[in-house]
Amino acid sequence: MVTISDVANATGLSTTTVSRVLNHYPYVAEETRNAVLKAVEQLGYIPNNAAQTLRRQKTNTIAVLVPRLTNPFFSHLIEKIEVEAAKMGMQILICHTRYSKQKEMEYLYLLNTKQVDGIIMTSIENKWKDIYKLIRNDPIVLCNEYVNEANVPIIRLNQVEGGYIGTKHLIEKGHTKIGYCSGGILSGVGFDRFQGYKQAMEEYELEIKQEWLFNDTFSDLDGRRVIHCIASLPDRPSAFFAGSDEVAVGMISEAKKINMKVPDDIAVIGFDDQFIAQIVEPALTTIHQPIQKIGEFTMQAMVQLLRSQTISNKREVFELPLSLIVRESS
Amino acid sequence: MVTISDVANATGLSTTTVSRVLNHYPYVAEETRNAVLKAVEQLGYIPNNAAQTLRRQKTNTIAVLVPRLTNPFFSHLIEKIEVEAAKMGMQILICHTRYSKQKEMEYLYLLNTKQVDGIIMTSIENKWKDIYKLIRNDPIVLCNEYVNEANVPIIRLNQVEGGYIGTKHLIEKGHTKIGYCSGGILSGVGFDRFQGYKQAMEEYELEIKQEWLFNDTFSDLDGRRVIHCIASLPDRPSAFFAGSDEVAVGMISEAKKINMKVPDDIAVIGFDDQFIAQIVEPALTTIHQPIQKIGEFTMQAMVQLLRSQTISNKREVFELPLSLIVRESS
DNA sequence: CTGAAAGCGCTAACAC
DNA sequence: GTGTTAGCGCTTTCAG
Repeated sequence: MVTISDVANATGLSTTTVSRVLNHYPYVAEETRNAVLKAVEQLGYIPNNAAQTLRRQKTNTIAVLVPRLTNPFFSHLIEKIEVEAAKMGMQILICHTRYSKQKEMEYLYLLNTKQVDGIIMTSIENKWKDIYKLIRNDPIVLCNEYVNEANVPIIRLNQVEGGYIGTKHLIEKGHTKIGYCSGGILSGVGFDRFQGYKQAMEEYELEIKQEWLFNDTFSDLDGRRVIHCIASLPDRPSAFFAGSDEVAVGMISEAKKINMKVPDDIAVIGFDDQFIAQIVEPALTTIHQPIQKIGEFTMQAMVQLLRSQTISNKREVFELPLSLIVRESS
Repeated sequence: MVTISDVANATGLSTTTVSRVLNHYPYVAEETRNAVLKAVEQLGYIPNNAAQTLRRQKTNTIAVLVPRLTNPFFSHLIEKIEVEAAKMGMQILICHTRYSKQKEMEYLYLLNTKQVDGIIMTSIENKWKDIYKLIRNDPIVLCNEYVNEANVPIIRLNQVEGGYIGTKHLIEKGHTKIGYCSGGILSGVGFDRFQGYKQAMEEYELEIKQEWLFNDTFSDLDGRRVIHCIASLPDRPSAFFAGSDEVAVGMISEAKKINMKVPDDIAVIGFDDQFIAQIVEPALTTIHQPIQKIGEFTMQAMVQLLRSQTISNKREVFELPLSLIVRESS
């Protein structure tokens, strides 16, 4: 391995000077600089990252905790965050938690082992109290998912509004019996969306029947299950707000199988505006989330946190708007 | 920051002994061990990764170069590789090349800056000659994409067979005019699939018309474009083999818009067996790729490479079979 | 079974 | 403008 002292020896200079050239220090003689650069080139010298990190006490990489890489929402989000990070000369370390409390905790440890300078959490599995113990005043920003107790920058979407505009749209289409399903009930995102749904229903004084509500729906399979439940109900909802496009698409697909017409027998609306929303038939009405913007804001917040060495006991919330995409399923 | 010497001081032992306990050295007195562990716990000591890496000259992380996170094939592949790596106590660093030659080169540098112990490439943008210059005899394994000159372990799918069985299926359905499209022509994967297509066509002595062939098709938009081209042809193909499910789905969606019936007017077959293949209507006949197996084999090959410190100038090819999933679009 | 000492490769005071 | 020196936190001979 070629080290900085090899370069120093080759040029007859000190390692300090070599280091200065490499780090673009202002006051180095043009001649010296060229000599160093030439030697670096010739010897094929490349700085050792571990040594730099140990010395500088910073890694220039930030961890992004993400529950599921195969979920399009997250893969698009990560893609954007990565692009933004690259612009700032930073690397991202993708930490795949697979919705596991333990994995999440393990990854939060990266901050302690000085493997990353900061952490972006796109989902939260553990109690904030426990998370906070690990991260203390370290740079952390919450993106998408959030908790109210967290005193850190939070970039989130107005999920209440999302639930509200989707439901209101169905109501305006003439529906009065509207079902709803979401992923985990513990998720702040899921909770907020439900609040939006409730808000719209109450505003129009519509009844929310317990049997029209479903939980723990994540995949198309869950959507299929929900459709069967609905079909067997004496008093069926005429419209349904699904917690994600995958679930909605599963519902549509299964509805057709059992001869329920969409949107005539049951109108369906999803959440996310994924690729499949345009492909399924009828095309899915859904709530669009400005993923690019979230990614951008998140990295901005992180960079700011990293710059200001002060304690980050500051709660800052950036809330971005959602929009309704009307297609054929409603 | 709590360091190893803090623990040493607290226990009245040397840093050496503390290090031994932490690294599960055999000969440490039970009493000593407990004392260390207790101090570690009390002080909240956590080893500094950069220091360990610098000293040990290994990182325990391997880089996975991937062109596009949002492509389901790759996100599923990465997910599996990550799981396998975790089993071996290794981390993976996801390197998003975005199909950029330059980005790829930058990431290959990670090996030189000792930020990773090995590299898995799932796509190849640069000439192998140039890549080889950077990586020399370092641990590298090719996964999915490959080049013939590479003297490294290669885990790949039998793409020739994939092209062949898909085409043969269409022929057996009675089609004689069969079109074909693929992504980049430079890709070994794309090239092989085309060979399989050609092989089947030749075997049945069917004509391959140049106007039925398309290139650089990646997204559903490309599929839509292709359908319009086909529709305007005096001599139309009656079946089409698309290079990916996305493209196939775009074709189906657009075909319906211009009143071409699938599969009657045009049969379509895709490649990948993604989620959308089951959702689109008619459901898409496609080639299934055993992604889990590829991920597993790839990590196995990498671990073996890492273990055997010898030079890896050995070309080893593992080829996995593909299978045809017949649905309604053919 | 334990400790002293060296050093992994780099950067940053501090001096000149 | 450049060099000397110390040290980031850890592991590993080597000696006892």
